[in-house]
Amino acid sequence: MAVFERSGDYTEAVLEVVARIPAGRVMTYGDVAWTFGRAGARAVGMVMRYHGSGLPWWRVVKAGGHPPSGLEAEARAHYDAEGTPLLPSDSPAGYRIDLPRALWTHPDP
DNA sequence: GCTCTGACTATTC
DNA sequence: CGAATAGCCAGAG
Repeated sequence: MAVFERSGDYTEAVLEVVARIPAGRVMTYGDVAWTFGRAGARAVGMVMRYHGSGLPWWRVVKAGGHPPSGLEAEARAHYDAEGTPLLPSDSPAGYRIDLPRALWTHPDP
């Protein structure tokens, strides 16, 4: 995927990895960052905030299976539409991602 | 080129 | 389980 030419290779890598996540699957920020050789979980989120426009940002969740801050409702709509496995939770959002089933890794098995 | 901020993570209380 | 603390990286001012 070389259509994501941006500020640097870091952003390009993030966009590419996120774009490769299949529908109904999710990746944690840490895993996305680790996939292209960096540990900047926060940096990944920052790229999403600036370049999230046009990207499946809802497929990228926090380590505990929780959706991004302030976007719990938005993300949930996408999960429901794509059939992403969710679980009931006591979390503020009222739900959490079923990581054991929804978690995805970049390399296609 | 330095400083502040942030869609994060892990540890500890 | 929830709140607080520290550590991490990259982008914007």
